[in-house]
Amino acid sequence: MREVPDRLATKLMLAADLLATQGLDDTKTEDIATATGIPKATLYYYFSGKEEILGFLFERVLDAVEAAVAEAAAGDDPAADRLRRVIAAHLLVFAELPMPSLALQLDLGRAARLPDLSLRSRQSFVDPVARLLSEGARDGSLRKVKHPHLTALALLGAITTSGVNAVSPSSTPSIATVTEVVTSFVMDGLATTANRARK
Amino acid sequence: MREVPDRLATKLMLAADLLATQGLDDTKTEDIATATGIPKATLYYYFSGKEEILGFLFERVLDAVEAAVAEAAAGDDPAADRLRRVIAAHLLVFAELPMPSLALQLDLGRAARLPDLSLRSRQSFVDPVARLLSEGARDGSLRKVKHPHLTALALLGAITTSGVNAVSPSSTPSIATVTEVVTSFVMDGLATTANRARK
DNA sequence: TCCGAAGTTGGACACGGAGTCTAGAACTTG
DNA sequence: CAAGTTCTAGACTCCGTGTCCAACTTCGGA
Repeated sequence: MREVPDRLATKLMLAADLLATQGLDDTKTEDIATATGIPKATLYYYFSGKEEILGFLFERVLDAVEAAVAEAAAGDDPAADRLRRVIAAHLLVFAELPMPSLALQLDLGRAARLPDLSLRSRQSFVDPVARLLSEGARDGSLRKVKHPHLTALALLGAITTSGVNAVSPSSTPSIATVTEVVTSFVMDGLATTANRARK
Repeated sequence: MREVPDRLATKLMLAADLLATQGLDDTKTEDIATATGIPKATLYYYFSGKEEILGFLFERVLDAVEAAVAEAAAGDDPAADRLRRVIAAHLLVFAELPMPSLALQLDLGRAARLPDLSLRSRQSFVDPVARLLSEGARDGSLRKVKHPHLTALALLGAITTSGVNAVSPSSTPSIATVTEVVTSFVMDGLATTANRARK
């Protein structure tokens, strides 16, 4: 994959709509060419195939997530507050890159089989959040959990599923509403105090 | 799609491995034929195409989820306890149908575009759980949430993401561990009491 | 038992889309 | 302007999907 010039990168974003609605396999190379205004031959000049185009789009999303999460997780304030920011920041990426995010979620299988991407998503979100959970246990703002990585993964699932729902064409809830719902769900849990796990 | 005889249905499950590892598009009809022992012509006699075969597998998973959730959500005991059972039951489906579940998650986009399936998943999980949340608010075992459906969806995301992780070939955690993690995450939340949302 | 309908399969094939290739146009830079 | 590099049109190959058909088997009545 040759280095992709900005001009192309921008145009490529226009393909996200197609990919998010039809999925990669129902999208012909020619369709991508028409939608982006980049001729097929040029696409193949830069990418080795359709899959790599998709991968390029996905990287953009992961870059955004990584940056957003990293920024939100930094700071000296209580980990609980930072975690709240992480949730909001991640969901904001869905609002900013709705179509690529949707495409990523929908062609998740492809993403998983794309070499680096599954590692990337782990490193962009799971690791930092797991770290945050440990810090929170230390500063007393977060409950001490037994498996920070697994917990972070569950959190990621809650966020992405909710986020996808929020940016889906048929969606009613706004990102703001979803952020509120997810945050409350994640921070406070669902049980009333009396019904929490005894330990 | 003609009604599929049991003999075939059983054999078809053998295709789940392929689909879960390679995804539908990298799996040729001929591969499915070899893996299941069902000749290509016969496959086309029953299904209109590859996609419908995938759909058939997905339905099986959704059937299992629906049944498991329905059973777990029933009863007269506190909604909190029933919710715990629902989580465990759903994760158990991953353990029982690992490959089809994996395939479903990985080809999520296809599933979403498959007419009924997205509705089904809503009806199998989101609706019953949302109901459970309302009941819990009434019987005092669960916190009153503003948006039961959105909350249920977030919960679904947490479960499926964790479940997929648990049955992935490279996975370390067992379903039992994951169940424990998710349950504690969902019921108790992550914040310490002092750091819960003031209201 | 016999017949017709339905199920089952091999094998040939048309069709469409992915990706390759080549020649040359259009830029860029010295 | 010369010599590279980038970009593009268009023709072409290859391969997998899905179709078709002709034969063979199975099964449920009458």
